Amino acid sequence: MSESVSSAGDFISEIVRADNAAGTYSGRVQTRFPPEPNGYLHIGHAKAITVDFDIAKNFGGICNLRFDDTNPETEETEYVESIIADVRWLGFEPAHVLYASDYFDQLYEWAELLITTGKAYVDDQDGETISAQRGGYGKPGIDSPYRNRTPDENLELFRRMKAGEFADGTRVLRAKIDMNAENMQLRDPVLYRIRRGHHHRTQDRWVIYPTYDWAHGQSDAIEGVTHSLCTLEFVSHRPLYDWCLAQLPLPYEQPRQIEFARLELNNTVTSKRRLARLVNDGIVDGWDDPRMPTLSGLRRRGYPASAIVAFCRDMGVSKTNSRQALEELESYVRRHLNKTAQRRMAVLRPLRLTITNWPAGQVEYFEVMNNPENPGDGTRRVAFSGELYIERDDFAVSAPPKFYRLSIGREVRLRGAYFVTATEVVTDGDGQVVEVLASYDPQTRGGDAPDGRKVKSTMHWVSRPHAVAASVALYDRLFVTALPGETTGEPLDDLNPNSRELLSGCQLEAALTEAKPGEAVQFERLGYFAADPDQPMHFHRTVGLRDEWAAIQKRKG
RNA sequence: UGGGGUAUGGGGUAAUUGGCAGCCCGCCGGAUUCUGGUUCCGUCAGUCUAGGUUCGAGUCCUAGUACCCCAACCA
Repeated sequence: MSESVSSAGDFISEIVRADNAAGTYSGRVQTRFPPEPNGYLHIGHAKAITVDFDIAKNFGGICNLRFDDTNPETEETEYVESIIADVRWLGFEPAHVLYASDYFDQLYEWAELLITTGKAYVDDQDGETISAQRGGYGKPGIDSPYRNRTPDENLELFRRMKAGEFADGTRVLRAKIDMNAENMQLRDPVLYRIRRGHHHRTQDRWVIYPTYDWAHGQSDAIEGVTHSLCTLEFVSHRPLYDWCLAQLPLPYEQPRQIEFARLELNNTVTSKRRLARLVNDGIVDGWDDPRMPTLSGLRRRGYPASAIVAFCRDMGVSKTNSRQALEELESYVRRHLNKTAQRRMAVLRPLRLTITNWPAGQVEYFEVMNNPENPGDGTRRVAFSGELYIERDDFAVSAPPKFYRLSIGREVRLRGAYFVTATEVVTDGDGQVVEVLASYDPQTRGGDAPDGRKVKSTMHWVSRPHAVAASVALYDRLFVTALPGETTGEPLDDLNPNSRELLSGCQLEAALTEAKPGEAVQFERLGYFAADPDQPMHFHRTVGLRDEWAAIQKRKG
């Protein structure tokens, strides 16, 4: 189910509209989503993907998926595959799947052209020296001693670089722009470096690789991108983006780079470097661990793609650095799941409830709705007996104020079944309640009293002889927030590696065995849970339900 | 330290380009409810600061302030 695309009142749409009106690009609109395949996509990427694809779609254009795979050291085929799968899972179909590495020949040729026209030179200095010569903010840089080599000399050196005659890191190709530029990006940026890593696509064919700045804009130009959308940190690269393209004979009109703010969530790590560390250090089970803010983690946790995309769309596009509350995302997830998730009953922390006036051994079956929000989902049969489990939290010997659930002497409804009244408790040696004894009113079969009397609470339950055992993982509402021992100088929350609570005593309605992996069901009154793809009868909590009672308790402190 | 970007309720985002500051989330209150869910209704609350132009300023001008980005052979 795909929502209507964004209202297109954002500033990017304005620019595109203006371009169309002015006849730029002949009214053509083409965008691209350009990830580096060095990790899995996370929730932050969903925003970029949505913006890239929506802008193209809104203007009748196309959007490609292009891998910016110009750094052999960090990139892997596994990441390429996961990224393609994740983009599709979100519901977007790239017009083409492309690779910057397919343009290596063209990029090289253009680099030679740049050398020929005297706009680039080979520098023999190491990285530290080059960096030091770049100067500082407010301080001019100094020219490299190799800056004025002749084009012929540069060309020969560059060809020898390509031929593998020099060791890694010993020489680079630099653009010859302006060592005094106020914009540091323009102080003769590096265009090519020698790097003997094994590339996931070009194998060992190349020993020199273009940098982002020499690859990105050119790839856009080669593909015919019109509007190159990227995040704010590239603002200072735009003059360089434009400079590079201005030196070259382009097959299409020069693309325009437009920057917008990335999506960030409170208390959520979205740095690939740190996510990779969580995986590599074994702190999580993998990139798709349900605690991860990766798209595959969210999918496994039962987040519907449509909710994520709707969230990104409603978030809007702006240039304001912002951090959205996680609750907002969860709210979208609940909204979508409420309409689609089938209801089941489950008891997370079981407490025995025994009906003392129930005919011994009798079993009754009730037809209950699968989803009151969608009657089309039909009904299911649920077994009821005199031996039940209820939620531990749903019982208090004597009810505190505002507690509407079961307590001694109080009558409540067991959902879809009968009214019951708690009469006494059985305790263990420590005085802990281990069982509640209750009586039921046979007149209330089906859940309504003929005399019209009301109860304040309807509770979920499972029949002990019919229940199926399962385990569930509950999570803090937070994803992983930081790495243990992280010392980046920034203030970070402590990582809570135990940010999930495993419950293995969970009892489920038998029908739950049919739950499909990754598809969330609602455990009534508890939240949405998704079945684990690998472990049978193991569930992950997607999000909880709004819980008034928990809020009341919290308010009391 | 130089350059660039951005400032609208508690969070996010609009405002026909100078014309009633709207929407979503949250909070609070109420109604409905066989989920303390959902749904419905209502309340609270905002234009970074100080001046200026104007009948009228979130929008224009001046001067400040705060936050973010840039000195990788990462992207």
